[in-house]
Amino acid sequence: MPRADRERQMMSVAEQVFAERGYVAASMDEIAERVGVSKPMLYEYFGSKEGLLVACIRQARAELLRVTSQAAVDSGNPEDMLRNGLIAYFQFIKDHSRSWALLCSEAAVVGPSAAEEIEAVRQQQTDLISGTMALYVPQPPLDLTSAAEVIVGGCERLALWCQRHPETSPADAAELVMQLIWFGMRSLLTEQPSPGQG
Amino acid sequence: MPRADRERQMMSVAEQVFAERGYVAASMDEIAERVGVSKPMLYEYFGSKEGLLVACIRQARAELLRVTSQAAVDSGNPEDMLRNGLIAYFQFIKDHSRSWALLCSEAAVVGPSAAEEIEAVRQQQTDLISGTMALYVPQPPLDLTSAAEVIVGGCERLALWCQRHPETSPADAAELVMQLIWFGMRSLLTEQPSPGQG
DNA sequence: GCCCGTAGCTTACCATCAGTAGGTTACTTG
DNA sequence: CAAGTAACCTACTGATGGTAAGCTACGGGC
Repeated sequence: MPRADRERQMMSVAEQVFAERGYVAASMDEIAERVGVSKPMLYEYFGSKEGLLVACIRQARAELLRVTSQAAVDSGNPEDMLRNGLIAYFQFIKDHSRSWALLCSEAAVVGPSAAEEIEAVRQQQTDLISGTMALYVPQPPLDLTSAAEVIVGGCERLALWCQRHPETSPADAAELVMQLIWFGMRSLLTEQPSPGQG
Repeated sequence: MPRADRERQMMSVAEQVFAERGYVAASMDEIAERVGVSKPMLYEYFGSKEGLLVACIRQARAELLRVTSQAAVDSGNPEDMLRNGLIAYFQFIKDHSRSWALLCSEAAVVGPSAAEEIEAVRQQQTDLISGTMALYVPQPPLDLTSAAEVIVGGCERLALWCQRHPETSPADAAELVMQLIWFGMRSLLTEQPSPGQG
């Protein structure tokens, strides 16, 4: 089997085993066995266990960027950009739920390069959000980078929460985030679910 | 040395080693050596490597609950409760920065019980926030539990961001979160940094 | 036909580290 | 002093990440 095909197959199996057992409990021997190949092949192609994880994350990252930025580009105003981007994000995680949670929450433990890779996922989303917002807020009264950081972190948690509450759709999750960070919590207290005076 | 003292000493050293090396790279042999004791003692008192990590997290969790709930109790209205609670939270993480980031981001990888423990930290903060808000919003138009989840996740990320930007004080971080989730991003677009008409 | 380089792959091994069995020291209690 | 127990140790096992060395098959040049 040619290298490229074998690599794809290995990453597919690895993603599955990592999701099933968790990174620490997953063994390279088991991954190799399920692929139907010997362990040194994994090391030949990915260097290390961490390298294999990094490859899995990187693939997911490219896909995530693709769907979210496409959703933003297809929208006309900043509010819709944020909303549609959020929907695409929650949809992506729903589609990859079996592996995303593990990949996301476990990468930090592994080592520098995997931690960097998962940070890159967040950085990618942070840049996308703050970059888009910057187009519409020339002189922001607060740092859009750190604001985007809060949004990304909040969405990450909410996505995990949604997995425990499957009745919540990606659109529901996106609306909740919009309500919170777009309109603000103050509107709840002033009994104005949909305030009209800013 | 009596057991209770030795346990405290072990947890202190473990927190340090986990923070330095990361959970996976930290070895029980090294922790034992730094404590000046043999490895079986660690297992006698904590059962497993994961058990040792869980003990560290649990201790930090109790302390976090103490400082944040105290800050909320000392405040008069929901806005100040949220703000002062946030300040206490960011201050706590700043004080424990060397270990908090690692403890927090690595627990999930370890296994069920450590993951549960770190989830309990978030649950604790989520309950504190949603419980407090519920007192002031009898019939919320959105689920306060999931809203609190977003806030907790956002703060977690922002806390890590603040570690890379030490010029940001706990009060600054708290204000940023307040601006975002209390007043909403829409106010940025309408050029009203400090809106007064709700 | 034959040599040779290389890609894909294997067996058999090493080192490290979580976890354990069993024993020793020393202090307390009767 | 005997007995029990808490604190502690040495020395081991098993699993697993990672590696060394070599095997097989294929393709191109002579």
